[in-house]
Amino acid sequence: MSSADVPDDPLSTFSLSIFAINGLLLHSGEDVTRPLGQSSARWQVLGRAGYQPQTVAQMAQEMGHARQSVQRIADVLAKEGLVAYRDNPADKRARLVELTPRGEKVLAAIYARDREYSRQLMAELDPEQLLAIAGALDGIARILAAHIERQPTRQEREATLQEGEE
Amino acid sequence: MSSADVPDDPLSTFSLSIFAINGLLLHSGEDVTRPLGQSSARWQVLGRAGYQPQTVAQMAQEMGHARQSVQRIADVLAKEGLVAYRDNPADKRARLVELTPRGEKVLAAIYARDREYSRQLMAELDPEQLLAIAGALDGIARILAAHIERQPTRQEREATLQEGEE
DNA sequence: GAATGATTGACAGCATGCTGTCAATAAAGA
DNA sequence: TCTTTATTGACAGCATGCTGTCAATCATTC
Repeated sequence: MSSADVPDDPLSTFSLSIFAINGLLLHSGEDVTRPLGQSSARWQVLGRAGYQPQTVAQMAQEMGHARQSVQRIADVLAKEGLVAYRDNPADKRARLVELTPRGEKVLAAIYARDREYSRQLMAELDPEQLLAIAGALDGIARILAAHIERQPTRQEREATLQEGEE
Repeated sequence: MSSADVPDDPLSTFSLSIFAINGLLLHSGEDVTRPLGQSSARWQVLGRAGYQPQTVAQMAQEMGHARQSVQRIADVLAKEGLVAYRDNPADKRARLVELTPRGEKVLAAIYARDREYSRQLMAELDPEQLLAIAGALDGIARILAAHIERQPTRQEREATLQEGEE
């Protein structure tokens, strides 16, 4: 009944608050996409394809996910006719994922819902505070990352991606 | 190549920083438990059982997860001999999950690793800042939660749990 | 005590992430 | 050119979360 087993040191308190917010943000992403028969994961892939047709491997790198995870989503989206694989003249293996007209419609609908959702939220949130927290979290993230004894994952082995380059 | 498709409004920036930290925290949890053949999910269950033998349903409520998710973990732990189901005189259906001696050893080892990990981290982190962020996040979480048009999930239907009561 | 509703675990199945392995293709170097 | 290495997608399998349905059990009410 009691909560005596809940740790209460600053790091644990911080972690729990992050987990809670993370869950809520994921949930809101689902709220935005679910009514359209989609999900956050599909949204990401649709968004990338909509921004610019690109290969599954490219998407995975930029999203920071395993190639295969993205591949699976993309395959499902293709089967549902929201994206299509187009032959890539530059690489016969790696076809380009592009939106179909239906995919474009769905993505536009998602964006519309997202903007509305965001608008409602921002009516109660302080942009400055959000940015301040994001900045602080970035600093903490760097420290955390440095401490993670990284037995490099497959993904990191595959592509020691240095993002942020033009 | 470019990152023009990455949204840059305050809410998105904030969300991305949360996702990043969340991933790092999960990763560090795995770092703590992996060498012991465990995982964060198992750690949670072991910790609850170690705090006090209780039923799967109780754990799930307190953890905020679905009953079945916890059940699966507990079953695996039982099969591995880290926890055991003990008959519950108060309810013939709901047996109590308790640590076995082996489970106690593993949990103690996890705690030891965690304390060391924490100690190293806190050498570079500011406890006050962590608590300040956690406090701010709690406020944001409340706003977010209020906006989540909750078509109540099964879990919420099952138990409209009001936590925080002694 | 008997009926009714809630809780619990078992079973089955889905979604999203991960990993490893393999063959085909591309790219780089001798 | 030929050989070696890296990349890519396909296939297979695991972990952790979710959901729905069902029978057994408990708790409540009449």
